[in-house]
Amino acid sequence: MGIKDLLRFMKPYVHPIHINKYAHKRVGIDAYSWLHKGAYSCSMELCLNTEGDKKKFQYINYCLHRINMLRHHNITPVLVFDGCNIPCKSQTDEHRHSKRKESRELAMAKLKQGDTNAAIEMFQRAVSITPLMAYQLIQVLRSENIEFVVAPYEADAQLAYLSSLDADKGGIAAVISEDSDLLAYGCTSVIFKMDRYGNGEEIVIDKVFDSAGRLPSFLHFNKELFTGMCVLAGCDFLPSVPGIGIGKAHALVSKYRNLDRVLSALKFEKGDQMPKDYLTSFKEALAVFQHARIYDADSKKLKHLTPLGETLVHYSGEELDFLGPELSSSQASAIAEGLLDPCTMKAFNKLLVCDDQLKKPTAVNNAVPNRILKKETTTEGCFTIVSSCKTGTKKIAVVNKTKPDSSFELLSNLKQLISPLNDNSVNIVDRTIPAKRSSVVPNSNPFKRLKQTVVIDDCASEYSEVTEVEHLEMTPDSQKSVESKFVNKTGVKKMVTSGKKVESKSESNKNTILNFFSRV
DNA sequence: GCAAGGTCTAAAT
DNA sequence: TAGACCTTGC
Repeated sequence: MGIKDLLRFMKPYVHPIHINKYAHKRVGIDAYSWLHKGAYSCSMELCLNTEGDKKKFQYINYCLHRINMLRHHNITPVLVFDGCNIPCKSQTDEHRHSKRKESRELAMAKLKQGDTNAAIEMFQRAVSITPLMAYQLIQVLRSENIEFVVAPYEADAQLAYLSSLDADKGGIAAVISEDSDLLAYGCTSVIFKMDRYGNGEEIVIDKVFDSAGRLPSFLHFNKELFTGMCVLAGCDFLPSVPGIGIGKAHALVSKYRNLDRVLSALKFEKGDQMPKDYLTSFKEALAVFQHARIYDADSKKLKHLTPLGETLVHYSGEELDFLGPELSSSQASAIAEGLLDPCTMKAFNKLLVCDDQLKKPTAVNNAVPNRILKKETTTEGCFTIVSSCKTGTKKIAVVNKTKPDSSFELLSNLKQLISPLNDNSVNIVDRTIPAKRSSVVPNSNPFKRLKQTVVIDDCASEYSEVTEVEHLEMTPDSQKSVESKFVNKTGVKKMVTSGKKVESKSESNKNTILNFFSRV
């Protein structure tokens, strides 16, 4: 929802731009806003969660398309994902959750009646973005070497923090989002409504404060007063006092130029209409926008968006929980790196390396006795999980092409992740391969044809007849193409797609991305 | 003039 | 779902 009517109110300060304005710069992206848009086209498949339905991964294609468009314009995208919900937003979250539940029930009823169109419309309202969906995108980002961070709490706060840093310290020059909250958090440049070609509308907050003679005037505003105005107008953390909208909020802040004086005047004017705990709630909401807990990649710890002021600095740890409860350094890094689900605090791989798929052999299992459960490739290396349906054992191979040290890091991460499965049936093998076998390192231009070949032979061949060769290609259609050839010991090549042998050596980009996941 | 509430529409393919 | 736009009422 963001700040009520803020974008409409700020219309005179909104300028159409093209994203190439940020060429050679780093730009942050509110990943959930893209996931939401991408989920629109596959909302029914996501809600029904049909086993083996490739269409439910369509949202990943949407995000990749946009990422590749940015890279085409020489922009470095940094995707920022939402983490756990913060306590003071729970009312908004509950409201959204119940609305979605309602829509989902309606959609199911329409589906039963055979009214598919009405059902799809309802599913579009019912779809919610889950941490698992975010994780599935994160896997693709890793394989594409695209920067991302999962915020401990609100992605908006994390984006505002990155906005405040210099580029050489991981900072970003602008944020792409649909949420006006970004302005309240103090982001300097926010691009709204960016389309698939890179056209969007931008607000640069410094220009807002500097521009004389334009209405509404923000000449005597600073970041704190602006954020105060946003909270007064009504935000996700606190509804406005009856009769106060963005216009009145702006007028009050312009007149008093001090938030304490604004609140006193408001109390005098509204009397009993003002909720009893409004002053406390206002200060908490303001504090969230100013000092929310964010992840600092440099120290690998949680930090406040801006240092706590005189009042808050004396609060105890628990009293500051409304800014997002404190997390240990290891928890914060594991969340930020996309290894832990920020809501459940459980490792994501439990959801992916799922034994259910082994117990019920699929067409893939029938066609290829030893199914590759999970495969992740980066420019530096990859790992593969190979499972034997015959013996029920699993083997993980870590293959490294450029930095031998990082395979050990990857191995230790994997060991940590699969600890619940870490019994005799799981084998982890380091397969660092010589540099001469490494492939061409992809560059950031998605329109240039790239070729990266990784050979994972010994691990897979011990387990079955198959050896996998993977080619990763970027095409003008801005999608990553994953082509898997299974080569048996006699050298006969077969293409395997979702358990069916196909003759074609290449697939459409859409299918190949989905194929990547159908094998997970 | 402004807040508040209602309706309409785009979001993706 | 959320923003844009319109109408109504204070």
